[in-house]
Amino acid sequence: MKEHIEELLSQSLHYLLRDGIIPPGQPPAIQLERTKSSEHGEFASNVAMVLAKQAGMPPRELAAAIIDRMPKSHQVAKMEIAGPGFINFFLQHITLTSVINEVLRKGDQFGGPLHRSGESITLEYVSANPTGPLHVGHGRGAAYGASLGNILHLAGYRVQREYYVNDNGRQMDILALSVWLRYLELCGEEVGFPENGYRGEYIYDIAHLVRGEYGDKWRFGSVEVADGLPPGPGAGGDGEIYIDALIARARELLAATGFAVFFKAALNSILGDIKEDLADFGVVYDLWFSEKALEDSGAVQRAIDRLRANGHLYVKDGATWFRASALGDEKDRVVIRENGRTTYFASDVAYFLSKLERGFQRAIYVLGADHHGYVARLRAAAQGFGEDPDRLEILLMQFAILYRNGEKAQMSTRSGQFVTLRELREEVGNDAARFFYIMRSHDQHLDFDLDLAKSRSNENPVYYIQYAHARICSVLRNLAQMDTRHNQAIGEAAMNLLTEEHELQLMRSLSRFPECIDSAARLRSPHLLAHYLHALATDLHAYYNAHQFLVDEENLRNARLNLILAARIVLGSGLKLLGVSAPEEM
RNA sequence: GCCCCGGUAGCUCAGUGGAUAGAGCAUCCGCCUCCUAAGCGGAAGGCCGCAGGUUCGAUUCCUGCCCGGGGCGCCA
Repeated sequence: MKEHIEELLSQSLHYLLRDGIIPPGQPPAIQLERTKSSEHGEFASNVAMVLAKQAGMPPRELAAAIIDRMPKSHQVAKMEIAGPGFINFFLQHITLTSVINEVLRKGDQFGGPLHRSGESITLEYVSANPTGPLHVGHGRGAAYGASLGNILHLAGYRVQREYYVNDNGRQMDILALSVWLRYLELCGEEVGFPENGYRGEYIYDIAHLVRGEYGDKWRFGSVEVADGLPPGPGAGGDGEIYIDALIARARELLAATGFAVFFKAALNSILGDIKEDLADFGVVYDLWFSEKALEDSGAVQRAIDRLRANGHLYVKDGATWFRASALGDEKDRVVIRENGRTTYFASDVAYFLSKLERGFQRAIYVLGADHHGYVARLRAAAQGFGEDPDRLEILLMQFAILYRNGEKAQMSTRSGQFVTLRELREEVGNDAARFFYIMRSHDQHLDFDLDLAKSRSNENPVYYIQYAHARICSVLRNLAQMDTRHNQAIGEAAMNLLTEEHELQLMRSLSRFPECIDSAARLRSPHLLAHYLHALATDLHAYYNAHQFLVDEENLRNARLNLILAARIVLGSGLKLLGVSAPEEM
């Protein structure tokens, strides 16, 4: 509908140009927007005001000239010049009602592509290190990424959802070490546990599993383990050096095979837990991308070679550096350490390259706000590869703060005492969690009110929307109790009977859905959909209260049923996009 | 020191160049013999942080300042 009017405007401007009323040059992009109030019609354009200066005539006069040259359309009822020079478009009633048939015909495909872009996108979200269970911070990225993926898909993009599994590197070594130390503890050895190890309870669980399978096979005496180690932080030493020495000791005593046992037990257990957690949360992926596999495939080396070939690398102090500072980053970055190992950054860069090589036009990253340092260095890497850095898009999620009884329910990862995503889901339910997480713009701090999310009352926006859906289902159940059935064809033929203001309002809202999807996709803003659904539910509730749907008159009844059925479809598919259930009764 | 995000109703937030700045909660007043009152209708509530600039027009864009929140200082 919107495109149709844009086309009319564009035609008219073309004629104005031909008639010499506006000077040649490039015409401005046509701005057509929804009106805020129906007294201004459905759509309004500001072109007359924008072009008034160039045309050398007052905006209202130019508006008249534009309307004068507008091709006739059977969809537009009338046009008006209003205010300082707006052109308001009023639609024919039949144009308004046509959205109902369209929704009924398309079902959950309604809302689909406004513009056929077909851009292929790889969307990465969560990608938490498999060193522990997901916490509530990851939950926001999960809900956001999953919803955005759904919306992009409906909006006509080709989307692949990816999780980058950091199954390589020092943090994983520390994890494996932590499991082994807990295992020794279970065997009865008294070994100290480093402060910077992973201290969560789940480490014991994994240690139990290993012991169940191998018994005391990997047991070593505490003296043997601690012999000759540098001083720990308790003895005035450096914690990092100490834990690295412990890892080296573990590798030495366990040998590659033994170390791998603990490493794999930890990885499988934790990654399995993460996958299950996300799946239960309705968060899905097309690809779990292993960093280890990336390195084993030689992709990291290839990425480094490419940067070298493009002249962006140099060697200093035995390490190989990427000259990121020349490409907009604040400083240069190490890609190969002095010890010959490649850095996390090198892997990240290789992973980005892999996304491009796999044919994606754009790579979207959903990261926590604490990763904002990544933006400049990854963009630098993109340029280092000779690629357009705009193909890389990093969306930073601001933090979510939980509130309980009006006070911060704070979490601290350090102590191992944190609120996990699973705990949150169990407390407030998946529906409320998904909705509350995406209710706010991603670049906005989120105050997550646990009490509100849990409340089964009108204060809870999730129930408000779900209730609208359930009410429609309830009407249909009542209809089933009656002698009559819904007849869609009769309803379609009687669309002219839907003249109540509440009905017009509901139709207007339904026809906005594709525009909402389009904006939410382009602006990467699922929260727009949440707000839209709330507004749609408001229209439905108001209509419900003002009018009876199951009236005796057959034509009107079926027309109204068509309308609320269309509303049910949009409410249902909108909720589904957000990962929220659409119950039939509440 | 540098970087990111924000400042809009009492509270939590929408609103990325337009007309009278919106919603939820909280407050006040009404509405169930009627398809679910988890609902609806109404009232009240605002120097859109401050100061400049761009524009026919600025809450929106630019600059500076003030006030919050977070991050970084060769570790990802």
